[in-house]
Amino acid sequence: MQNVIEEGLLHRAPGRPRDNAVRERILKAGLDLLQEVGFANATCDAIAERSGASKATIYRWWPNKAAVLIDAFVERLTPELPIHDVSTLEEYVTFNLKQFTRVLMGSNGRLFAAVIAAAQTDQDVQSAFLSHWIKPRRALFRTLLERYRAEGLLPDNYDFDQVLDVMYGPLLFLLMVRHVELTLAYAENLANMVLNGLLPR
Amino acid sequence: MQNVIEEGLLHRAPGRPRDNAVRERILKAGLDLLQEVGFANATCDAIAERSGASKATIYRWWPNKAAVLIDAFVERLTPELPIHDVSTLEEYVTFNLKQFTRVLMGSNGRLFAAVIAAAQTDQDVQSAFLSHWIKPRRALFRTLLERYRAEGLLPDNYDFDQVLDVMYGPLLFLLMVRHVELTLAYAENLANMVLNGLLPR
Amino acid sequence: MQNVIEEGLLHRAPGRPRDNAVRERILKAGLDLLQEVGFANATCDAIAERSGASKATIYRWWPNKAAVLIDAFVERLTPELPIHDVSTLEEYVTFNLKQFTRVLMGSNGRLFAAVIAAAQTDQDVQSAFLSHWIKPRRALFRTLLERYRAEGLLPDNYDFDQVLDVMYGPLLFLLMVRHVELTLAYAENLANMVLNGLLPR
Amino acid sequence: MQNVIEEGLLHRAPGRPRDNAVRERILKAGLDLLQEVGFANATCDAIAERSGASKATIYRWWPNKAAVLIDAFVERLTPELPIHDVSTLEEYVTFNLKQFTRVLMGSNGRLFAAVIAAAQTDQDVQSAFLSHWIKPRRALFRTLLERYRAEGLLPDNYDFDQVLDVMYGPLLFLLMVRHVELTLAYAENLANMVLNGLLPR
DNA sequence: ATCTAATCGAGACGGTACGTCGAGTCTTCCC
DNA sequence: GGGAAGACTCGACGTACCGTCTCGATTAGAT
Repeated sequence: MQNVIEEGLLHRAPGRPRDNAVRERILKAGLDLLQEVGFANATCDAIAERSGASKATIYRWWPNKAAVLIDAFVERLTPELPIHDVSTLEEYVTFNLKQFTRVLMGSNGRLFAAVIAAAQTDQDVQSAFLSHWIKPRRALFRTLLERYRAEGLLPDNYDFDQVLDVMYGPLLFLLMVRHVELTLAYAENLANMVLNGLLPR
Repeated sequence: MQNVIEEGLLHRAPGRPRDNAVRERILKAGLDLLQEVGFANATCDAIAERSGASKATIYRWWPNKAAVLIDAFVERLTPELPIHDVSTLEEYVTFNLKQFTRVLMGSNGRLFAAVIAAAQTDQDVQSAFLSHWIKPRRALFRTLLERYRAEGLLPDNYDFDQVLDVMYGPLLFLLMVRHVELTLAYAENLANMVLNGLLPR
Repeated sequence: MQNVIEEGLLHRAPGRPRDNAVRERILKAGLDLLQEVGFANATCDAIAERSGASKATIYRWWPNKAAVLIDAFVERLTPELPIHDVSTLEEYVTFNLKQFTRVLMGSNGRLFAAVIAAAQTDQDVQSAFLSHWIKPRRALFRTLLERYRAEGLLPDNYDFDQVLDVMYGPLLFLLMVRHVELTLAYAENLANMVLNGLLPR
Repeated sequence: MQNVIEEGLLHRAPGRPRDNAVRERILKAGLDLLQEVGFANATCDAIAERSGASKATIYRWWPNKAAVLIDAFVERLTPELPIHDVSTLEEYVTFNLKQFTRVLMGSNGRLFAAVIAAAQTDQDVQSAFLSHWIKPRRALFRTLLERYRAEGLLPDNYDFDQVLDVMYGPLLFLLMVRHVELTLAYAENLANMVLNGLLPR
């Protein structure tokens, strides 16, 4: 039954189908180059050469270099930052900040910093990062936050985006400025501070 | 006698002296272009043309495009962010976040972002930014925060650096990611959220 | 029974037979494009699109773009340049030069020029043009010239190929260089000059 | 006096002057490549690499590959085809056809063919070839032909341009179609045929 | 009053990557 | 097996910006 339905619905496009192995080789090459030589030096020519793909193929599927690298970035980081449902806001904030810190402490931290840095000088990166990372992930987080608010765990007058900025902003700021070391202890203290506020209770 | 003394003291280099007006025209052109077309499109050729200077002159005094803009950054921003003493922590946080936001909202915001971005790939920029901006300003802020803590306005167990990260991190995060507009209202809400925490009181 | 006999006699290849309508659509599309946009811009993709054929079909039957266009060229021009038998050399030269000029003056002139031009940069065109146009036509002309020589109408020491070069060379030269207009009057004067030579009789 | 005048007239342009050695290296590389690999494979990348110039420099001074090669063509062939004055029409025709044939037989033959071919698809090449090569050279030849006609060595009713077409057309036709080898013997026979005509005297 | 040494504007230059385009090949499904 | 659709590799195209260089003109102090 399932087969019949799929047969009818998923009408295969005519012509040679896209070779997914090529897509993956391109993304892998992009990711490797991003870590090895940085965003600016991860050229499309190099990606093409290393992946064994042609530049034409790259540009058929991505509008520019930035899009390729962001795509690779997203594909790499998405599984490393799964969205878990936890029962209370304390748990939620603490868990996510520690999880995110753990990612930023590894080699992916440099990746994150490189992407955000590139976004400052490249409009393509900026919009790709927004539409492929920030926007979709925020949409997912929003439903959780709405539940917390409905349960009275989060003040009514707080803007969701801003809540997330307060959570993740300090971590990314530290990642990029590096005035002190990024540690799990920092993340825990941060969670506490963010939850309770600067004013004494 | 006079000559000899001046010779010894000032040790004037032979040849035509540097024309300071050119330096200022270059910095101004760089800032203007940054504001108008963004970092990537603020090309050295454009800076040269607009300032009436030659590219050779630019590269004689700065190693690259980023250096020009960082130079402009320090010169422009330092006077715009004076440190004011206010009596309560609420006032302090609100005042400083709004003041900083006002700076970031203008063309200097791009400048700030560009410097932090450059720091991700350039160790010199990184340490220069730390030692000429972050560290000295944090040292000044620290004395204020210590007073607030002594007066019981700030919990004892909060790390000073982290307090500042929680304040400025969200703003800089928003500056660089730009998922929503940076406004004074955002800054006020942020101050409120940071002071009271995410948990309901 | 019928089936068996046909099978044996015609030795029909297995599978779907070649669709001759496709061949003609391809040649027509190639010819049209050749005249409209010239040899260089008559791309295979455009031929495929206009003819409704796929590129694979084109490359199954012709080794390359040049072959397609030459094939089209020959098919178009052969009926337009029939070989007529005339009794005297004067008539022969005058008739053929005028007939050829008439062809070159129309849109087929650009076609001819395009093919010869393409032959300069494309070995495939060169040999195709020689084997499909020059060689077979010269073979036919040769028998006529031999008869004229036998009748004493053409000096014995003249090389046949060279006679044809002297006849057609000037026309093609003018076609390609275009320093003056190609006209029937030009052809008539040319015939006279070629027949009588430059020296006064 | 002379100095004063030159001082006033030849006012040097500001900025770094064009490096003529680069221009010559580019033209030489273009010619060499043309000879070695043909027009189609004489790519701009190859010219840049071989000449040691950058592609940007090539495209700063020439609009495209064809222009580079035509420029080289004129500079190369002009000194190789000097115009000599000879006393009789026979001598004149024989000498010039042999001289021209000698040029076409060498590597410059491909050059000539390539330029005429390029002119078929490129209006700029067409007019440049006419104005920089055909027109000025024909003007020079015309005075010679006028003298021959005045001396009764050339029939009165022959058009000068057509006389030259009859002389050079066959050679260029052979050059481009290459149905037989181009030799000095061919040139001599051609001269004889052109002078005496196809009809027996 | 020259001489020397540096600055400056103009712009040519080598280099590197960009993003595009066409040729010719290969892969899938349909008939 | 023939054919349409279209993905793919290869390689050249022409453009843009970077940072360097080479000029002549300029501007001072030194002789």
